[in-house]
Amino acid sequence: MMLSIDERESLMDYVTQLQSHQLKVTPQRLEIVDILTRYGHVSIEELYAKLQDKFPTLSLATIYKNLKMMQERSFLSEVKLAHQKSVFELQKEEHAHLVCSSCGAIVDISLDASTLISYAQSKSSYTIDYSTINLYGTCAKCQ
Amino acid sequence: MMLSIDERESLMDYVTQLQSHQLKVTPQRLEIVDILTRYGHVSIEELYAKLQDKFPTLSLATIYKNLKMMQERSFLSEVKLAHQKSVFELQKEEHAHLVCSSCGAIVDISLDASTLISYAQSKSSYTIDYSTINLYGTCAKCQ
DNA sequence: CTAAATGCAAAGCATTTGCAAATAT
DNA sequence: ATATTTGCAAATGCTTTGCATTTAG
Repeated sequence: MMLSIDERESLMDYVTQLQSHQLKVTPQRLEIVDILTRYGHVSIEELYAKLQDKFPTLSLATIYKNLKMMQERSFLSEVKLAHQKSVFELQKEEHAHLVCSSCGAIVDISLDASTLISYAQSKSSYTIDYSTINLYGTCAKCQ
Repeated sequence: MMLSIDERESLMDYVTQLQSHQLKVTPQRLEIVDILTRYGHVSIEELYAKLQDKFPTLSLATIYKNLKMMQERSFLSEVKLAHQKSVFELQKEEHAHLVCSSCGAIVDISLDASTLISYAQSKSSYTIDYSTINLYGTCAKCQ
């Protein structure tokens, strides 16, 4: 198999990323990371479909096992969405999601939740660790 | 059956609320509304358990059908939570949730999302209709 | 060499559907 | 009187589990 320089560099990256989360490196996992990197937000069925090309025999059980393990190792996280299926994304710093109710397109938006959190903390007796913020509307294309 | 004045007034309220959302008034639905009113946030299995007293023969199918219909009529909404089961709540003005990761306790907090939304809108080409904000941490009791 | 990951089939839950009987309006 | 709701059972769908085989380190 002939790989471009970019492809080789990505591969190295993926290997390092997996290893830094105590995840053994398998071809299936590399491809999962590549898909998540390239698409950003992927549902289970999308992931399964995209993996078929390279791994015709790959089973859904493998996907479920991997997603579970990768979540436990804080390598990725599930984004639960109103009125649609969950998607998965690589772990990154906290951010909000912009979700198009029409086509489902999702983009990340960096957003300072600290103001929100300190406000909520001042109004309640909770100490807050993290937040999930999803904003639903219509993307440019669908308008 | 003997009802207190409060109980009678709640019942009247529930009837009116259901009717204003084009939902036929059944005893099962009245009890669902009462439980949601009293507990605020309820999972499907909690709802089922709490309904057993008054309706020993009530089936899960009825709960699912009702929750679905009530969502379609904007009478209630599902709150999808990270790392735990969804809960359902009566429709109210937009607000955030404070969720205790330890005991699961959920409280509403009114929160002005308009700043957030206009910021997100200025940074993207989305027009935003609504948002879901969940803040996860530890409640006073669990600290 | 050892522990972990994969793939398959089976099992386990969660949710939906079809339908006859009961109920709301 | 009619359309909707209920409750049951069956069907569907999604996720997990067990186990033999393969693979990573």
